[in-house]
Formats: sequence, structure tokens, C-alpha cells
Amino acid sequence: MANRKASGGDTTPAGNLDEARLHGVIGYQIAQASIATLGVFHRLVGEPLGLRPVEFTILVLIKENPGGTAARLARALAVTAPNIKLWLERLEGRMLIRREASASDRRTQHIHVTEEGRQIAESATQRLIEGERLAFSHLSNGERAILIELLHKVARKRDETS
Amino acid sequence: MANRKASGGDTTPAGNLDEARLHGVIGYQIAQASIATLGVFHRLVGEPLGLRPVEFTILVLIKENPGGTAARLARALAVTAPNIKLWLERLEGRMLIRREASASDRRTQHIHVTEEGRQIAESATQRLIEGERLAFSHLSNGERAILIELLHKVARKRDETS
DNA sequence: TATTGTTATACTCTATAACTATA
DNA sequence: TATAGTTATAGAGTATAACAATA
Repeated sequence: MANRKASGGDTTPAGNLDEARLHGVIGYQIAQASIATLGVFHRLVGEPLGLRPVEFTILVLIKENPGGTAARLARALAVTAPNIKLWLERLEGRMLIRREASASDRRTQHIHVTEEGRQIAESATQRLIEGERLAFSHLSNGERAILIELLHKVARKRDETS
Repeated sequence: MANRKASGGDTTPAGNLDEARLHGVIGYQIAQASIATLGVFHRLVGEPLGLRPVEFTILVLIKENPGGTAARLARALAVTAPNIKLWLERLEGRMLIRREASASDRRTQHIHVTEEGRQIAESATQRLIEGERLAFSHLSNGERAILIELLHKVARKRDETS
């Protein structure tokens, strides 16, 4: 931290290293920003609730899409089928979700959250929203809303191209 | 793949209160958006140039901060010391960077890019900027600029809290 | 006493291929 | 023929602990 600039200086997220044209690469800025958001997640959800980012996302998506299938989750999160199966097994082992055989298609299972899973999912989401609001309080409410909408637009693109 | 808007597709059920709440989690939107940007990276840089995201970032940061040390890179990218050492060894093995012993501090090494490393770093950056402009053409130039600045603000936060 | 770089090691996560049973 | 879920396995990536050299 020897050469840290004073307040108002042009410090960069990457440990005060110069970024130059890298600054204009969206993917790079997203990766750098994710270091901050993952820090918030780990502190407020990962550590206290024992949830990894993937587990949290899967749990919430199941809660919001009750009766969905594993294959649909895998596509939504861009993970492989064996991968999603492992995470579902862990969540099921912790009694946070349950899987029911489908009546119409005997290949698939309909996934739901348990009551405990619902509570943890809602608690985690609430912690994240409040935690991010506090950690990123140097962004106004409007800026956070704009950021989310623009990120949403970027994320939407992958469905159309890939 | 799934490009459905309604009719029981991958859209979340309407009237679900918590769907809006997950929508407001910055870290979630960042993770979703990174799937799209990583796709662009893999197609335009990872595949043709044989560079992983970490390798690209390390290479560019070295190019723009010549003479830096491994420890500084590790802090900048939030990776551990043994980890950065492995990536530096691979880049050095490909003759993209070189390490020189320091005269003042005999513990450290000053890292520079080779001529080939410089060319690849610049080519990769150029490909990414143009590729993202094309892939995310549904965002205006202004929107992309705003997105980058807001991500920059989020990323900058991690230095102050952690 | 703290820091840089390194080694050794184990663990987590992920991807691929192959299999089954359904459709 | 295609899809959902599963199994087995190998590989990639990452973290931790311990160490030596230097500040």
C-alpha cells in the first residue's frame, strides 16, 4: 500500500494498478466488481448461512420457479447436468429442497423448496440486498437501479446469441 | 436455445414477490452478466489466442504496470500467492513475460512483458473491445460507458472495506 | 517481526464420456 | 432420435500450511 493515492486520486479497483484500455472492457470491469460483490456475499450469506453463491442462486431459482426441473436449472445457470445434480444433492441433503417424481414425464423430477429452504432463501436475499445497499452506499439508489438494468440487458444477450 | 417470453418458458412466474428481490441483488446480476461476457471472451480471445481470463488479465496488468511484483498482482486480482506463481510460470513458459531479479530488494522480481506478450495483450484487448461492442450492440455507447463507470465504482469499494 | 516468493499437499469444482430409462 | 437424470472419472483450479531468504 505504499503508493496509494490520496482521496480523489485515480486509484483503480485492481489494487491501484494502471488499467488504461482495459478500463473499457466490460468483462474485465464485471470481474473486478464481482470481487466486491462476492466479498459481500461471503460475509453476509456464505459465512453465516453456510451457502455458496451457486447454492444460493439455485435455491432462490427453485423457490421462484416451483416444480421446475434440473435440466432447466442447468441451462439457466450455464452449468453441466452432472454439476447441477451434485448441488441439488447437497441442498436435498440439508433438507432445503425436495424432489418429486413427475406424473406426466417419468424421466423428470419436479423440484420444490422446503419450508426451511424458503426461509433461508428469503433470509439470504434480504441480507444481500441490505448488505449491498450498505457496502455500495457511494452509489445512489438511482445509480444502483441503472446498474442492475444495464447488467440485466447484458445478461439477456446470451439467450439470443448462444 | 430458450428464447421464450411467455407460455411457461424459462420466464419466472408472474406475481412472485421475491423475483423482484433477487432481481435487485447486484451480485446476482453480475454473475448472470458475466456468463455473457465470458462467452464473448472465450470466442474471441480464449479460443483463438489460447488465453484464459486470468491469464489475459495478468498479462495486460503486467504490460500496463511494467516492473511490478507478483505480490502486487496477487492482491490486485484477489488470488493467493501460490496461485499467481503458477499463472506467471505458464506465461513465462510461453515467453509472454519475463522476470528479473530486483537490485534493491533481493526478495522480489520485477515482471515485464516480452514483445510477443505485448502484441498478444494488445490484440486480445482490441478483440474484446470490438467484440463486446458488437455483442452488446443493443446497449448504446452511452449505456456502455455508464455501465463501465458504475461497475468501476462497485469494484473500487473493495479496497476501502477489505 | 513482516514480507516475498516458493514448495508440497489436499480439496473443491468442473467437464467429459458413457449409461439408463423414458419420450 | 432426442432428452432427463445419473454414474464414474479425470482434470483444472484453488486454498492452506510450511519453509527460506530478505527486509
